[in-house]
Amino acid sequence: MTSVTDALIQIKQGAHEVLLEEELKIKLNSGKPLRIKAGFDPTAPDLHLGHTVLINKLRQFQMLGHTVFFLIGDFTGMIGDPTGKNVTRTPLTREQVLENARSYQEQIFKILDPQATKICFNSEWMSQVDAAGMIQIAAKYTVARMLEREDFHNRYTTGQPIAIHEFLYPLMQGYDSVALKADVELGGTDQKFNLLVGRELQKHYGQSPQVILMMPILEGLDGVQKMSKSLGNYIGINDPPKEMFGKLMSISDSLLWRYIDLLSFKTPAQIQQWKQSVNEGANPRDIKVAFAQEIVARFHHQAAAVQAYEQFVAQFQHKEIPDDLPEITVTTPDTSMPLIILLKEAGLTPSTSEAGRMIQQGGVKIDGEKVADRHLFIAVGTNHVYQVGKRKFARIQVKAMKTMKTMEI
RNA sequence: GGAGGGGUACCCAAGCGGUCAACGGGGGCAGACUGUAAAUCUGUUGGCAUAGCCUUCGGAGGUUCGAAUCCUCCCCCCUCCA
Repeated sequence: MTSVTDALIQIKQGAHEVLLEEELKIKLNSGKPLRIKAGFDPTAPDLHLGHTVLINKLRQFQMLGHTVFFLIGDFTGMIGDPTGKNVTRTPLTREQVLENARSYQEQIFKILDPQATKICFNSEWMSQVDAAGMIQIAAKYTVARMLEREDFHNRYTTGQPIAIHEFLYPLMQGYDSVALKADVELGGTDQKFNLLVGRELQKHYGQSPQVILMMPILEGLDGVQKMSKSLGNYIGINDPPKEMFGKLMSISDSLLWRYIDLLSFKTPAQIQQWKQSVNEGANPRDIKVAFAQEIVARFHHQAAAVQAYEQFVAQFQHKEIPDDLPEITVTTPDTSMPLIILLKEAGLTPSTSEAGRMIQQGGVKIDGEKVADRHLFIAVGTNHVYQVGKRKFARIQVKAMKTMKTMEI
């Protein structure tokens, strides 16, 4: 049995802020398993490393004997956490919600213990609240306090629109804590306001307010904006090993340390030693390799991590053509076809215009030979390896299309 | 309800009758250099079987040989007043 002091140290490890630590200590001292809440968007989940910062922390609570309430915000999803995109989302159907929940489970149980995880949906209680109930909840908070929220404040002061219903989001999220009788709620640092509303509402409903624990927000591959699927700067936990490894290898040195601090399971001492070695002249790339392998092994397996590394060395350091390239067949009614069409048909470029640009810029190779002629034609019956940019490859075969004419003959 | 300001490509932002597929910056992509790092330099950044053509400037009409630019109606946002 871990002592309360040890548990506290573990919980605080990597956390950005705990409010209030004293209350957490009291809750831990009670000896009862705590109800740990974390909310997630109901849209089709494609969990990425950014989410795992939080999920890893949930896992830690489980290992300390507490119960995780994995809340899917299918009701609040109609609003969407306010960001200025003033739209009311159409509610997902029951089937969609269940389907997404299944997908969540499949992904989170790579980290969480199913036995200590309760998956719930806030439509369960929110759909019971009628207009009168909503008025009652809304009466417990003021506009002035709402405008303290950074996002609202910024928009209000810079003349951007704020729709009334956006105010309801923090209230509903707070009410979720009431419904779940949450002892602790986890969220990113950007969730601070919403998390605090939960405390206020719980007090109004005669509950002991939840402790809030904020985890840092992981930046995406660009190193600036937070990791998100819509920004395309993410590493998905379902990414294939090779892709996961490659993305990790492409991050900048400064971002590498951030990723290591937030994602590695190495001990603080080991991480410190890595930093030390780089200061003494080690190539950060080698640390990156070790770290990338740790992550790939976590979501796949050790052998995949090793293989991903080997393929990486072959493809990018020895500039070899990868051996797992997709085989594609394209057809043409003529005896040959323009390269730009071929590249588009094969999906190596999104459009013929883009294909033309790539050729012009020396980004297209056939069997390793750079193409200079934008108007190059490829003959029927040929089979070559085409490359666009550094990482798009395909073996493409050109075949004749059976036309009506040839059929007649 | 009244008065004024505004809506341009991924974002910011010029343009205010033809030379505008639309200046400039950011971001993205590609090339060089590298460690698929950073920094730097160069090119590029609507589509099309591509020396040409087609569709873009909130939406719909109209004026004109010609409209992102002028007119009409509509939609949306902001500010002030009520």
